[in-house]
Amino acid sequence: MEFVVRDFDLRHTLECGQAFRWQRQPDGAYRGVIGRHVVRAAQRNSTLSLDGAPAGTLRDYFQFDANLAAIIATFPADEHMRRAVAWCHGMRLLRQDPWETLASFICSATKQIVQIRQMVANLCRAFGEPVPPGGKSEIRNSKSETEFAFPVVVAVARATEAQLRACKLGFRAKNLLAAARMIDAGEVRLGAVGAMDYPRAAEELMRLPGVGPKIADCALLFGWGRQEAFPLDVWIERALRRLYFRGKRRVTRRRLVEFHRGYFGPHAGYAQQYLFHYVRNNPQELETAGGLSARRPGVWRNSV
DNA sequence: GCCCAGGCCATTT
DNA sequence: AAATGGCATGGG
Repeated sequence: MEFVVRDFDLRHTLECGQAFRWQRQPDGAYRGVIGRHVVRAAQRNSTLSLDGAPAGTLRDYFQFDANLAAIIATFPADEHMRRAVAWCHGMRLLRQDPWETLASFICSATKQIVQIRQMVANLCRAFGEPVPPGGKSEIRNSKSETEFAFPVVVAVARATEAQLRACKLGFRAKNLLAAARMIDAGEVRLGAVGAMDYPRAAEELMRLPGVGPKIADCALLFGWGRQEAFPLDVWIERALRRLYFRGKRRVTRRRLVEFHRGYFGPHAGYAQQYLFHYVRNNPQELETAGGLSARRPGVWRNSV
């Protein structure tokens, strides 16, 4: 089916590192899995063609109802954010399955995005349910491979560490297995996280092995839609230091957390993803860009 | 061979 | 509170 979209860029949205299950086809369309649906997605100007899943599922996943302009209007209007917003024009945060998001990011520690995608694909093939082919093009294309849903919690909980290591998870295998077992046993209830305030939600997720502040924030941002979560990874840490604290010494991690909480506003996580995608694809910005002084209090200091 | 990758954790200052 | 090293695996 077709959707008329404004301020929407499918490529940025699917390739910015928030989701790991989309593959770009030679014709520029994308093939991926949402829940138990194989989905084909393609954009031509303001027309988005999506096939394979019910409209409601797609609407929720792609967050069509989110007002992107209103969100971007809350970003600090400094030079770096303006460039990031311009370069990532139309990029949107998705609303993904919480468990899939959490598990995927448990696998993400010190791995490049291409490798995370590979690990997730391995997990789906080994422990996920096969899903029927999706839209019309899937039925026509008999050569397309079988797709698999992301494995349910209990499927991972019943695996062995050796099986997970066979999916190339490395030292992350032990963490994912223990996390799945805690969730399966009801020791940590993912269903209860959405009702918690942000600090408590993060604290709850961090009870799981392999989940620290960064991975908890990724899961909360991409899986629970909590836009106050601000994943502070190596790229963002570099970006904050070089763009907002240029030339300053002894900028502690604590200081960076304090800064971003006061500076980026109520949709800080959204802003973070724009900055992340921008600097990762324009690394020269981190070398030559002039820094901004972070001495002035951020616009949002009063709101946090 | 080197270094680094959307980190976390235990240990040491 | 901040630094350090270990943890698997693959890419440049």
